[in-house]
Amino acid sequence: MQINIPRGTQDILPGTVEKWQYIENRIKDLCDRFQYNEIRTPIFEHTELFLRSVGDTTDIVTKEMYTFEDRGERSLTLRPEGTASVVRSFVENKMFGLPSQPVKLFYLGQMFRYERPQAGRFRQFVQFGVEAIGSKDPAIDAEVMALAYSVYESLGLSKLKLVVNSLGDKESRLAHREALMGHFSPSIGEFCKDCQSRLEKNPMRILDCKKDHDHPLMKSAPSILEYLNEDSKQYFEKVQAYLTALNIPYEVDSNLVRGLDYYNHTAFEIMSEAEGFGAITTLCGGGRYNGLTEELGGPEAPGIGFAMSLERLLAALQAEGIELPIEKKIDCYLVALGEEAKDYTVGLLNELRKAGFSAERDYLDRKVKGQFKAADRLQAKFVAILGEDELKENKINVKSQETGEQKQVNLDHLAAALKDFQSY
RNA sequence: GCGGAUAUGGCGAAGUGGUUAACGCAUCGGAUUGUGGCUCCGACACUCGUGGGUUCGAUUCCCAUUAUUCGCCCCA
Repeated sequence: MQINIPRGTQDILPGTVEKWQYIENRIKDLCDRFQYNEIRTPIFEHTELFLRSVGDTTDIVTKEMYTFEDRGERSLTLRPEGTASVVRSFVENKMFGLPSQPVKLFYLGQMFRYERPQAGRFRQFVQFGVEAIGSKDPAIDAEVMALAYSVYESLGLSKLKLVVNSLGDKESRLAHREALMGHFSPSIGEFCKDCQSRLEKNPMRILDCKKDHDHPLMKSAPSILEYLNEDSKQYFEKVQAYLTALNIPYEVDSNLVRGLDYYNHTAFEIMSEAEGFGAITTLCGGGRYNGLTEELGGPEAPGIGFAMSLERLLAALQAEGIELPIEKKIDCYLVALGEEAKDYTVGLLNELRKAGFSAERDYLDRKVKGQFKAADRLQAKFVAILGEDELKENKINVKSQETGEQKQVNLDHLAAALKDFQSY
C-alpha cells in the first residue's frame, strides 16, 4: 500500500528547489541591505499565544489551527503565522533592552493552517516576513512596504498593486464599527448570507463583498477614513508622503481589511494583477500592531510587519512568465570503458571533487553512448574519457562539451588540466 | 464547512460492455566493437485510483469511498 503526501502539502523536488534557494538568497540579501536580522523561532507554540495575539474570533483561530496536546497535557499549536512568535520572543528575550532600536527582524519558514487547499493555498506553506518593533515613526511603515515591494521588483515582477489603508487607532476603529453597524443593520436582510454574518463579526468586510457590490447602501457606507481621529489621520498622511518619496506606486483602499485582530493604523497588501493567476491574488499582507507587546506581557513597543507567501511568489513569477536565472552545470563527467577503467574512475572522481570540481560518473553500466548522454543531461562542461589504452599509457582524454575540442593529458594531472582548460 | 471537475505506463494523453488497452514524450538497447545533441529500428501497462453492485462478461454502466484539482468562506 502506497502512502501519499498529506493533503495541502507539497514536495519540493530537485529542479524546483533551486528556484526556492534563489529566492531565499535574494530575500536574505535584501534583508541585509535593509538591515533586518534573521530570527528563528519554534514551529509550534503554546496555543494561548495565538488566541491572545491573532484573536479568538478570527478564522485562523476558530477553524484553521493545527492544535494538539503533548504528553504533558499542554495545548500546543503549529504556528499559523509568524508575528505572534516573533513578538513573544521579543518580549521573552527582553529585546526592548537592546542598544539598537528599533529591533528589526525577519523570518523565513513554514506555517500551518488547516484549510481546504486550492490554487495558492496550502496547509503547510512558507512565509517570509519582517517585524520592526520599537518605533512608531511612519517612515518605518514605508520602509517595511518598500522592502516587500523590492523583493518582488528585484525578481522581475511588474504586475503589482500595493494597496494601503489605515484602520486608525482603537478609538477610531470602534467609532467606525458603530457607524457601519448603524448603517447596515436596518436593511441587512437585503444582503447575502455572508454579509449578514459579517455584520456582527466584522462589519468592514461587508464593504468588499462581491455579491452585494451594487447595493445602494454600499456607496453611502461610512468610510474608515472619515472616522480617523486627528493623530491617526496625520500618521496615515505621513506614511503616504513617504511612499511617494520612495517612488512606490500605491493606491488607498478604504475597504482594505486585514483578518487578524492585532492590526491598527497602517494596513497594506500587495497583489498580483497578472493574467491567469487564479482567484487568490494577495501576495503579501501586513500592517501595524501597536499594543501587541503589552498584550503579550511586555512593555510598550509599537511594531509593524508583513508576511508573504513564497508559494504565491513562485506562482506570480510563473504567471508573468519570468524564468529565474538558474544554471546547473557540472564541471566534469567521467566516461570509462572497460572494467579496469571503471574501477580507476572511483579514485579519479574523488580527486576531482577534492580539487573543487563538481564531477560525476556512470553507475548503471551504460555503454559509451549512454554515458555521453548522461553527461549531456547533466550539462557537463567537460567529459574525461578513460579507456584501456589510455590507462596503459597513463593518459586521459579531456573534451570540452561546448567547443568539441579534445586533448590528451597525463592521467595524474587531470584536475590541473581542467583548470587550464577552463581558464581560456 | 459547502459546491463543481477529474482519476488509464515515469510523464502527457486516446479509447471500447467482450477478452492483443492507441499514440506522443522520457528511458534503455541497436543501426554507429571507444565519443552526446539529428535520423531510423526495437523494448517498455499479469492492467485502466480503491471497494462493492448490475451482467455470461466491466477499464467501459451504477453506488460508495479515497485522492487530486478548481471555486465559495477566509487568507499568505
